[in-house]
Amino acid sequence: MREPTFLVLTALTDGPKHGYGIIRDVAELSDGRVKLLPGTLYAALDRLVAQGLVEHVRDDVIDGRMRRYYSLTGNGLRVLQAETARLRQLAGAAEARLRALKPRLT
Amino acid sequence: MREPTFLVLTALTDGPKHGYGIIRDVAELSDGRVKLLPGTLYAALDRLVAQGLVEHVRDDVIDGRMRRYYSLTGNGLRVLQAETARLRQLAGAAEARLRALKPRLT
DNA sequence: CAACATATATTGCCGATCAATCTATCCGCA
DNA sequence: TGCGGATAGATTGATCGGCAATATATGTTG
Repeated sequence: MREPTFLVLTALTDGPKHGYGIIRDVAELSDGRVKLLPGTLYAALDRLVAQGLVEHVRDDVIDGRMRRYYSLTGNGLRVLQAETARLRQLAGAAEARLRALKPRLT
Repeated sequence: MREPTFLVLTALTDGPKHGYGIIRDVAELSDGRVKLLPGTLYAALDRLVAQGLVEHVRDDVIDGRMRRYYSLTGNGLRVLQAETARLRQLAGAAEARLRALKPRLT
């Protein structure tokens, strides 16, 4: 799973959000590094819904603007936990190698 | 940067390796999760060389089999460190969200 | 009234990976 | 002796996900 998709799932852990809300939350979660583009977000949401990791819960109209809300499914949460563990393992393996390298420079 | 490419760079931190050696090391680094396919590896190596993150250091012939060695460049090391920090941040952000979620279940 | 933020949506392109296949050598086992 | 498996490198075509660009529409701010 790629970074934008991972961040979409992460953004949905603390409750349902609509598209633009996800864009804002993802920017915050990534310290401003990842600014989701509409093409990326909506394609990712469609894909995640098709995979059963996210579901479309309701539509609201706030001040004349449409808001389409999405929520993480139980399976989506499990997949996110597995992906997080994968990232942790990956970062850990690289850090171990880098730590083993640096002491040689002293 | 994607996972296979990241693992190729990580595999090269402890010294030059040839293609098949990288494949073995990446499998080990990822606890058997990532089995690099030839198409992925050689495309990644060509790309990394073109980007100056990896260099082709020498060719050996061992027992009649060709071995093409690649090494991490100084810039490659810096990029790997930055990518590792990114992964760490990403995993950390997701873990914080998941930790905030779980206590609600108690 | 212009610019900007909010909000969703579509289209075409491209980069990276995957799947499959190929060639070739060496080693162990039956 | 021959067969499979491990070693070693390479190519091709397909697919998937993200990016760039653009479009529509409303609300807010200067």
